[in-house]
Amino acid sequence: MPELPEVETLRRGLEKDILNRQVVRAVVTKAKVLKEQTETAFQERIVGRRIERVDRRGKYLLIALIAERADVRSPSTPPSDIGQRVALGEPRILLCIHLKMRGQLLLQKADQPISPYHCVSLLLDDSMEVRFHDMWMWGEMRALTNEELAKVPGLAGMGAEPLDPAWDVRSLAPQLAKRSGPIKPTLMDQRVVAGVGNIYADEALFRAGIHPARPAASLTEGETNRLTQTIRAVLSEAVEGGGTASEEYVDVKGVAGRYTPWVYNRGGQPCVICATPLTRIRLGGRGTVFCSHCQAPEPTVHGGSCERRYR
DNA sequence: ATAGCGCCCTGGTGGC
DNA sequence: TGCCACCAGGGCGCTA
Repeated sequence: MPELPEVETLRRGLEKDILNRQVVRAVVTKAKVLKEQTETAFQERIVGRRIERVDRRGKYLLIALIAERADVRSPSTPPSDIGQRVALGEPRILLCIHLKMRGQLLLQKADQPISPYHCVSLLLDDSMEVRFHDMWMWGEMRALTNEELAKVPGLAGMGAEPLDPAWDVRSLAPQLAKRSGPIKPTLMDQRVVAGVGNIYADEALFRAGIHPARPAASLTEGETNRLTQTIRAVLSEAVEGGGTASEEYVDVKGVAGRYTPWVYNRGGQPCVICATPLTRIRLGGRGTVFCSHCQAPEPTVHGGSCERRYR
């Protein structure tokens, strides 16, 4: 499940190779990922444009496409509907991509074989293709104007970027104070902090010595401080490692991540700190793994019963 | 306003 | 061996 570190790794991989390239063709094999957008509208909005930037917001990947000057002044074929006319006249179109659970973005040569999970390809002017794959068909890829992008529900109310140097406990603490639900699902709420999903919520809570079922508002000042630090630490380490090692995630070159989780997906295995078998429960409908010894159900002054280090 | 749940979708797995 | 029920899960939208 691509979360912030995985999407950031994809962003860096794309940025290295596709900046200033022109999109010469867009092939859609599974229009479902375009959501409400038609295949034709999608193609008309992106073909002929150049890739200006590759950005990330939370788990969203945003690729800015800029029109050639001539394209802005006079679209070759006058579009029938007003929305389309406005879009073609836009200097900038944002390719808004969310990979959800199983989506993948790959940068491959145009002559490489197509996967059965292929949904969309963007052929670039250097014969490389940006390919969107999704086994579960949950992912989304849309070509939007700036105005439309601002209305995307998930993006509109999204919380702060945890790797932004300005993000600190003063951003997190007020969010937690007004929540009575368990801390784990609260951390995964994209309005509280952007980009944290199941993997890194489990990891950050383990490193902070906080039980995942603790009511968010019950965290002490010290615990919230620790959690702020461990969220940033675990995300940074995972970005450095090119994402989490898992069966479903690879970067744009098809390379697996190298970050190895301490608790995520390790239910029943020994805790890396105290060797207690890790506990697996369901929280907010999600699989959750924690150490019953290191992560006490009550507030703790230090890092739980175990000594731990974080940067 | 917020918490909880069903839904979307498909491959893999365990039970019979 | 074959079939099927069931599970995994991010985020949206509905309900209470």
